[in-house]
Amino acid sequence: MDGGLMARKVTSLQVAERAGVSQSAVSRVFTRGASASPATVAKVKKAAAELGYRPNAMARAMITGKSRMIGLVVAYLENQFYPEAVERLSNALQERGYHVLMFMASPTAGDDVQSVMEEILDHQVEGIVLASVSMSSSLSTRCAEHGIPVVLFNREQDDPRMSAVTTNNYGGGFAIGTHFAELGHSRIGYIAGFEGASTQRDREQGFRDGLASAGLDLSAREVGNFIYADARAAALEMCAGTDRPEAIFVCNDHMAFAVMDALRFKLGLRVPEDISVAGFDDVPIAAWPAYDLTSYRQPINRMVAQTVEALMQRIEDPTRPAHRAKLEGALIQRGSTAPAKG
Amino acid sequence: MDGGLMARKVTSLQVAERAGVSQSAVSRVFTRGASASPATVAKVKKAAAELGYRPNAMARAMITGKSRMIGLVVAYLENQFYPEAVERLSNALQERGYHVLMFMASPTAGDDVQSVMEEILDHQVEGIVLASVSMSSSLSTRCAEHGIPVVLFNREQDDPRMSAVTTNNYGGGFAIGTHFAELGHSRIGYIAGFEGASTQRDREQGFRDGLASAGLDLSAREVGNFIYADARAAALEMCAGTDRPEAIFVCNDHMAFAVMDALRFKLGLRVPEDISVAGFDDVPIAAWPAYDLTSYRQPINRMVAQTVEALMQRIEDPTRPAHRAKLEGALIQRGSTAPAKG
DNA sequence: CTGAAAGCGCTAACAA
DNA sequence: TTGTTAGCGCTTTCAG
Repeated sequence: MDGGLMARKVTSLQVAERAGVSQSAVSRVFTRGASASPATVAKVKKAAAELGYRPNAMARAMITGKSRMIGLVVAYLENQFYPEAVERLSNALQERGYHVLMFMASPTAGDDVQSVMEEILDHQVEGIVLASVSMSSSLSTRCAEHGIPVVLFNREQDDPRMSAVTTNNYGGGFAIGTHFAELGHSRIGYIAGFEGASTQRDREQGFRDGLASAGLDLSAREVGNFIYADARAAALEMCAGTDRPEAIFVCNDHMAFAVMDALRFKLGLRVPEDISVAGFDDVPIAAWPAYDLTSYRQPINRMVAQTVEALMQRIEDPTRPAHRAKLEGALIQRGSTAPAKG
Repeated sequence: MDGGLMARKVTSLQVAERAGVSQSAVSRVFTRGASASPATVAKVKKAAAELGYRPNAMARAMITGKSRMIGLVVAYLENQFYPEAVERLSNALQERGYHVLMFMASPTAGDDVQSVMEEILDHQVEGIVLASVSMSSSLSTRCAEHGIPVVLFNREQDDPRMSAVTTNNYGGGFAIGTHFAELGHSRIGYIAGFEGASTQRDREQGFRDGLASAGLDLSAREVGNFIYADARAAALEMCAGTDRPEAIFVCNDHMAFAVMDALRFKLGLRVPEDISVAGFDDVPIAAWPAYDLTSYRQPINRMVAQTVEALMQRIEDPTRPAHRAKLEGALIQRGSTAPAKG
């Protein structure tokens, strides 16, 4: 029984007429927490099923002021970390009855984020997640005024009103630094991400401090901008000469793959025999035997859970202070790093 | 000047009062194609800027019946082909003034798609894109009744009312088949995707027919379900024994990487010297030197363009017939396939 | 428990 | 060109 009455748009009024009740009775039957007698519920549900009625989420949102939509701005989808995050975030939100309005942003163009955010706000989202994207402080002010909670995912900002969920990037960089020191390497290279990103800055500072704690220093540094091709060029620049490093920390896995590819297939070097490489994120590909990449794992499940939690709390109570979570990750040692040759 | 008047929700009425005009005058200024005198426009824009007013997209949508939202259901985000498609689709839609309401679906659970689609419809989207997901015919009937255009992306269905954009999967499989034949291989293996997927069926049939056209036949077949771990197991099952194939066609690149990893690092085989491997999709990773995978390229830009086109046409004119595009791809020969040893 | 009535913020006739 | 008016489909008082 599909009752295909070919009604273009079935409204609660039509259901009411068919069920012989008032329109508001229909509304009550479909509103959680409203009361109706079993008899009415039965009549209404029957009529609704016959007509194929479903409440119009937009009309409901207008009244209640709750759209049940969360805006998600994302960039760098070619880095496997983000599709994974988007998938889990979307699922977690769906479980809570929220839906995701998604926007792509180019990470380096701040202007872009501005306009995209305005459009999101126009759609009356109840909250916004910015993944791998920063925002101007004037924009964060506007969101605060609108009372719309914003959570930065895998990025930080100085503005303390801004909620942010990150891994301890400094700690992760530090761990890689001491790992290299323990392996006995002394000529060390670093390939940076996009310089404007807090993750890049924190990981580099942690790495430098980790090296320093063992009396070591960086001897080479290039910039890869979180882009495969840039990272490849950076690796060649760093390692094509005679005084190449013994170990390189690459600011994320996505670039580390480019570096390993360049070292192995362009320069004919072996990893880890000739040179050690470590990344950051621990995306699934890092575990594939072709790379078997040592990396610092971001606790993506906990990051997503914290993000959702931060959102829900501030939606319920907008006066709550910003939620700033800095989670611990874990060094995953694999075959791309090895002790210095005796 | 940010005019932070801390108004939680600025409405057109407030703008009207401040500008000394009627509420509908404000509406006209913000409605494309409505007329207002330069003087009114100036007054209204000024007041709006001071108040930080932006039209409520939902209220507008209720009146006009156009939400400017497209629902996107997607699965298999770990296969790089889909994040790439999502990114381009989202961008193309944004350019046309549409926004994307995104949902994750588990590809094997048809039930799941059903409920997710209902939720999407509740939000009054103007169209739906199903990427790597099929739907029951009863569901497609419902969408037809609602007058909501649905486009299948990278998947086909028998129902002719359903728009679908695909690559010529049969042709792609055929091309791989003849490629193997030309290389002189005779013991041939195939690793299938999820058996319920039209892409899997079409690629396999094309491949078999391609082989047949050269007098060849399949000598081994396993199922990888589009999942890395399953594909790995399939490869081991197929190649661990003594009578392994000389060449394997894997139904998509994502699984082909698993197969190459298993052959090289578990079985100690060389690709292509000991065994040739080809995939399908030509995702960016296929071009990375670690894999250098021969593949059949899907014309993703044209697929996205066709999808958007199909959507826009049927939104404008719902009576238009379904749009079924089957695009030609291209065989990309790389280093993972080589001639049979003399 | 139920129906009538009042809007949510906006656009689209319709007069003026 | 403008203001007035009538809703879009729904939830939510408020009487009954």
